Amino acid sequence: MTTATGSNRLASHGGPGKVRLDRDSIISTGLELAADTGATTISVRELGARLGTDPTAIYRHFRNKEALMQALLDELNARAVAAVTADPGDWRERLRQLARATLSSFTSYPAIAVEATVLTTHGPGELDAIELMLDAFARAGLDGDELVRHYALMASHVLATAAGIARGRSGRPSDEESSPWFDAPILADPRTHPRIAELGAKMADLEDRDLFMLGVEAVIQSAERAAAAR
Amino acid sequence: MTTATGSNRLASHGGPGKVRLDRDSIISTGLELAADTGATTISVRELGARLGTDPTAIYRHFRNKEALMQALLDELNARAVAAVTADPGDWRERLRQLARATLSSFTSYPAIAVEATVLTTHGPGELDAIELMLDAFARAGLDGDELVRHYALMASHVLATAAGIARGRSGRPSDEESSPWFDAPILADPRTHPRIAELGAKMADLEDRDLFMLGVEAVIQSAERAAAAR
DNA sequence: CAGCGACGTCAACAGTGTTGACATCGCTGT
DNA sequence: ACAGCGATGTCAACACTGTTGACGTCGCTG
Repeated sequence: MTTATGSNRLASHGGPGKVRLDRDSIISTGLELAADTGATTISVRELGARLGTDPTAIYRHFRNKEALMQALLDELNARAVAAVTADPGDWRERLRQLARATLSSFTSYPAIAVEATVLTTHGPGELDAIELMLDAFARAGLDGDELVRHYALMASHVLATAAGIARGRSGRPSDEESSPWFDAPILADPRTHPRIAELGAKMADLEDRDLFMLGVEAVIQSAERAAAAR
Repeated sequence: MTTATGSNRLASHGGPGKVRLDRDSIISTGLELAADTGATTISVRELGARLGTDPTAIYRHFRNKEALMQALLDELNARAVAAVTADPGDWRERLRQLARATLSSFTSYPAIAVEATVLTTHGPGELDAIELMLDAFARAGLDGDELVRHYALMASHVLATAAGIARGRSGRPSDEESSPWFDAPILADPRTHPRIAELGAKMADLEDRDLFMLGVEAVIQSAERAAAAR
């Protein structure tokens, strides 16, 4: 929930006055910082400066930086779930929307996305995202182990790949829709690496976003086939 | 501790004297350090201590730490490729072997695996791995864009997922064959999250290694179907 | 109004990667 | 063989990082 930081008295920036913090204002300012800098990491000191307080004040509200990053990541999860608008019956489109929204969030907030390699945020946003995916595969006609496996495959791919894309793009402007999968054209000696020599040009044309969605489609199709085979 | 002034140029084995470094000895000691500590990061100072030299001596052989980690990661790639023994015609088994070897390397050297989110090491090991995968999908009957897409999907999944698994397991002993996908049993209110409440137990049974290989099989099957559809 | 807990502030610690000055080693050309 | 010179190890230092403990102040509660 991004309830605009309304709980701070002393709205006018009148010199080094003490500012009252709470978890929500730290989270929203943290998101802001991650989006503006576009860097792959944010520091506690940077965040403190932007909050207008001593950096260590953050430790009154979060046990350590890891807990803070988990809260930020969970907020991103919650927003991605909220961006899913398709009818619950259209399970394919719901999964696509969730994936797209996650990738969009992650590329907008690279410093938070890189934390996603640790899967569990133990927050409500993650819980909602899991529920959405489980429900989608259940409506696809799966259940039991097959259902859980497909969910895990989808979650793993979306989080890990989106995090990788976000990190790779950390430097560039975020308005780009997609980026090349390889940062540089790849070329090799045709003698030792004939396939690369032949296909290197095509590989340079690959766009990370297309590849990401291709993986999503692969899991969806796998679910369709598993459901049909019963 | 070597004293500042000279006279300690003992050539005897490994004693605390000036040691002559080269890229290969740094790499092999770096691998050793990453495997022994089992931590998610290794520091330049730690590596220097284990080499018996001043930590900054490493910078005479690598531009910065990123270049060093790239070299270490490329060595892991090379070893994974070397572990593939199946007949070139059996493209499915070759891909499985490469995936298994990569996961094994990554879990043995967590500190190096976490660097794999940046795909390109620009080294010979990576080149060999790419060539192997391209060749496998070509033998599956694919070519052109379809071939490149399947290669990219496989590479993306193997690297990103294996890196995630390695990070998640960083603390525990490395002799375990597999670990649970979730670090803690997941439970939720059946009112708001009925699917999770129903399937949470099954999710706890998921093993990361099985999930990893499941993704590999999904890409293989996708390639089979694409090849058959022509 | 007293008390007491929550909270912001400050200084400090133990780390990290990296750089520049310095000295020494070992190979080169003459 | 010797002067030279580049490659390389050493050391001190810088700019960062996350985190902790002591201190004082604010604001709510009894």
